Amino acid sequence: MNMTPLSQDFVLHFGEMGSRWGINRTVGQIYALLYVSERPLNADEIADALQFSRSNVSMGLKELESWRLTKLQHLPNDRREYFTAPEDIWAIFRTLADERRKREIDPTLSMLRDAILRGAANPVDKYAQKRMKEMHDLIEMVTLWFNEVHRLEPETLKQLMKMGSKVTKLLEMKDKLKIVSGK
Amino acid sequence: MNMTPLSQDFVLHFGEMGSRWGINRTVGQIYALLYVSERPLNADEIADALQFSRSNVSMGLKELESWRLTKLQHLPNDRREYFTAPEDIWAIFRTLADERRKREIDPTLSMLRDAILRGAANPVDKYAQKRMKEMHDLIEMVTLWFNEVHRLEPETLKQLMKMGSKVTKLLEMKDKLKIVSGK
DNA sequence: CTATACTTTCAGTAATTACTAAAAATTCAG
DNA sequence: CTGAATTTTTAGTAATTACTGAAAGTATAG
Repeated sequence: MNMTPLSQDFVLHFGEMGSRWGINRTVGQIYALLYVSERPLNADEIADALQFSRSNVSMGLKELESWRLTKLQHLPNDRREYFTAPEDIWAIFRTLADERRKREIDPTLSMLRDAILRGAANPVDKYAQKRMKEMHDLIEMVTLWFNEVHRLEPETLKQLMKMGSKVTKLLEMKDKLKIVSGK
Repeated sequence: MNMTPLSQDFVLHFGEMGSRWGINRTVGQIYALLYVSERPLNADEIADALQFSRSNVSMGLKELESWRLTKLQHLPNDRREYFTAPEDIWAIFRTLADERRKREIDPTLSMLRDAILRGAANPVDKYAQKRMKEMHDLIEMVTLWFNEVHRLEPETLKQLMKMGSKVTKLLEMKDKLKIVSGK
């Protein structure tokens, strides 16, 4: 199967960017290919389109699966496994954010928690703990907040984002209201 | 210089996590060391504490500088350069988010924009463009929104996050208000 | 069951990235 | 200016990660 130049460019770009995102070129390209493909593709088609070895594709798909970024399905009268990227772009975004949180944030959060609870005899450790606490609190706050936003329906989220700076204004307003009513 | 076990663990953790964050072990460890150190450190001290070669430290610091995550200063009667991590954790968070946006998001956004504007003769390209548009719009929306939040003062942001789910409720309220007033 | 179509694992190799020591460049005190 | 102190670059090596082909494993049609 040969890709159109348009898809080609998209796929290659994702391959390049992959390295900046902590995934490898293969995985990036496979995902990109699935993303722009209307119909599901099987592993051989992917290997053919991207010119990777069949085993490399297998590993790439496994990696994508671990990120929950692919959907597996079967076509009638065909034993092969077919793959697609989930339709809903918001769902994809959530999945990605969720998975990254699990892998890149949670372990650090738990390490920080432990470190903060340890005894600190000397001033050096006291300062280090102070810094770790700052980091912990920031990460926790951002994470908690993200989780909440995350739980919203795509539509609500979309609306929220479209509001843009109005959110800020609304919050300022809210503060004032609070002050007034609290008087 | 020998680190305390507490700092040691923190530094090693950052080294490990570095790979998940797309930076290497060295860079992660250097940053962690600077982050928990109250006084500025020079390159030799870093090399000594982390047991890296002097040149490796030099490269690591250069990398961190490109992320704008270090501050350089000089001490009186000392020609050597001394490094620290910025104090304000919120500022650090912003810098990081900003830099990541520049490196990981903006290039993709611009590629997508170009791809969408190209001619699409066949249905395959039509579909691909539809998908790219979806991705583009989502990324742009999230980015724009993030930029706005980003511009807020740390204190405001902190408050906002602390509000947590109240934000959602507030927004729901706002929607209702709008509907009522729009009637 | 068995043969075949298909997928995954694995061990070796290629490619990339990280790291070091030495050389070059820069900075600044005298 | 000169030269010692310091930093950066570079070229080679080590370590890691990506990739392949072959072998093993799995599932299903007949």
